[in-house]
Amino acid sequence: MLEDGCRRMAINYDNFMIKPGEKTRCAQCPVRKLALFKGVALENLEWTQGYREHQFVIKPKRRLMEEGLPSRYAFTLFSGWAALYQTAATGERQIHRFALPGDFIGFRPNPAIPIHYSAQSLTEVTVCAFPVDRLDRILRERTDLSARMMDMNAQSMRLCQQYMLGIGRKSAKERLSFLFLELFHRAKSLAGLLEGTEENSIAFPISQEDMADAMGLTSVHVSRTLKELTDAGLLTVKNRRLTIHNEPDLAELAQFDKKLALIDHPLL
Amino acid sequence: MLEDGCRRMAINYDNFMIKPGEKTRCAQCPVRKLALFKGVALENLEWTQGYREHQFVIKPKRRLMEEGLPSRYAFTLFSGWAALYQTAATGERQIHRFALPGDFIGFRPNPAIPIHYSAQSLTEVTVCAFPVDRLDRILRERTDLSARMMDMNAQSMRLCQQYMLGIGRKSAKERLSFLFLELFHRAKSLAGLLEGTEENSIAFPISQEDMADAMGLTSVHVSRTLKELTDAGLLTVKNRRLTIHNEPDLAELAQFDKKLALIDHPLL
DNA sequence: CGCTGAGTTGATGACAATCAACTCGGGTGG
DNA sequence: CCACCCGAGTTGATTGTCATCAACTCAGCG
Repeated sequence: MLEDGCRRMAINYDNFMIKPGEKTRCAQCPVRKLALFKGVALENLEWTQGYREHQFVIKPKRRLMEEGLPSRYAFTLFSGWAALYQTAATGERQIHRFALPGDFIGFRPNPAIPIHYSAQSLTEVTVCAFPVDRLDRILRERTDLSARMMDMNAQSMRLCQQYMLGIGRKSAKERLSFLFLELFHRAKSLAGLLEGTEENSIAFPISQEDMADAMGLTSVHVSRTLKELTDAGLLTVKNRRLTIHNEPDLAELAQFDKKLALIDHPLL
Repeated sequence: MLEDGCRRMAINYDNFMIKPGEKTRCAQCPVRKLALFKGVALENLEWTQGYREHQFVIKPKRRLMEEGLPSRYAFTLFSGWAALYQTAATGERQIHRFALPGDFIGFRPNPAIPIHYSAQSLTEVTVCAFPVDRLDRILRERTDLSARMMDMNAQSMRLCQQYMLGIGRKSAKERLSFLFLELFHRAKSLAGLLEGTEENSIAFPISQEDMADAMGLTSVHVSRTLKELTDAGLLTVKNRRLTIHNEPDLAELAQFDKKLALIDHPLL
């Protein structure tokens, strides 16, 4: 299942670029209120900061982690877009999730078990790296963090299941509409954290091939379907920018419920 | 998205049948070591037992919970098989997961948010019901339980993603092979807890329509594909029983890795 | 004995995959 | 500065996998 001709080298994090200049301070971090440390009291943030080991800056289209290989770190995405995916025997990708700032990448309760998916940067990306072999202990000590982690898990579980429903049971048009709305609203909910976000359009660094890999289609078919959606006046994707022209119709087509999509569980 | 002609009545748990005779005792429960309370020390089991509110016995093809509706309980499946699924606008189902004894059904960190999937019994089923509005507090108090819950989440996340890879990127034959091997090994790992488990065959109460709904196919196509797999001498499904005849070839076809499938994270 | 639900089989058709040629725009290097 | 290249996307022609529709079998059951 794992031998596929390509050399499978462990990711060497030493090659990653350390963020130049001073590390950002957790206490002032705009991402924090979305991320794992949401709800961590200010007086505890020095502690958080000590636990964070590095901030890396990663160029577009680089792998952050690779399925089947051990990985020393889990990451909070600080800026940029990434894709999490798995590879079939034929080499085809299935993208599980697009990660946006605040998302946690590579968490697993047992660090000894290799991770089963890969992660790739789509844009230039900055991540905060946490050594995974200490995560479990920290989650045991800090019930607020483990509750927060469970919230985030529940979120991505719901999203994963919604992707499944789409891939298994919906047409190409419905799937793509859903994808666009999902990413549109997630991006908009990040407000100032993603540059280029406007009233009805967002920066959108996703290629048609990525869309295809996320929705179980081919890039050729995405191209055609996208044309249909565009011709219907629902949206445009141009110059790495997604614009929604007719959200109500798009939402109906996609069977997308904004209210459910944007739940971010409050800390309990 | 929710109005679909069928009347959406909240599940009335008062109609459920209380397990006749004495409730099983958690301390002696054979399921416990697989379930949420795995690793809970014996001296704490009285406490566990007090938290469990009911044991219900449910006939085949009844709903345990329904998407979009509030639900007072989360369940540990004590015996039998169940299916967790979501419904598209057209009424088509996508099954996310088949639940086996020990599986936890209906957990969500925030009980106020309605659950987004439905659950249906496939066989007669016995469940232990835990009031969901107390779960969050308990998970905060007991870090061993929240760690265990995260393990179980990670498991079902992995499985969900593997289903996604199959539905999005694999042929009908590959998908079904995967499904059979996955269920076969999960059932076998439950050893004595599922009756009718033998060396290379298990009781298999899943209809072809269920298989179709899990793998993004139609029941007609499942029938044909199943015939191909049978004719190839790989397996047989007959009289609600699955028999694996040629596991190596089946595993290669399915791209199924037994080692990865059976990881149950040890308590950390 | 007929009813019912699950499964089978055949005929047909649709949606998406595949193969291939081509455009377009943005680098890069001569 | 221009030629060239490259990756991304577009478009057309064709194929194929799976869906759909429909008729039928078969076992279980009241």
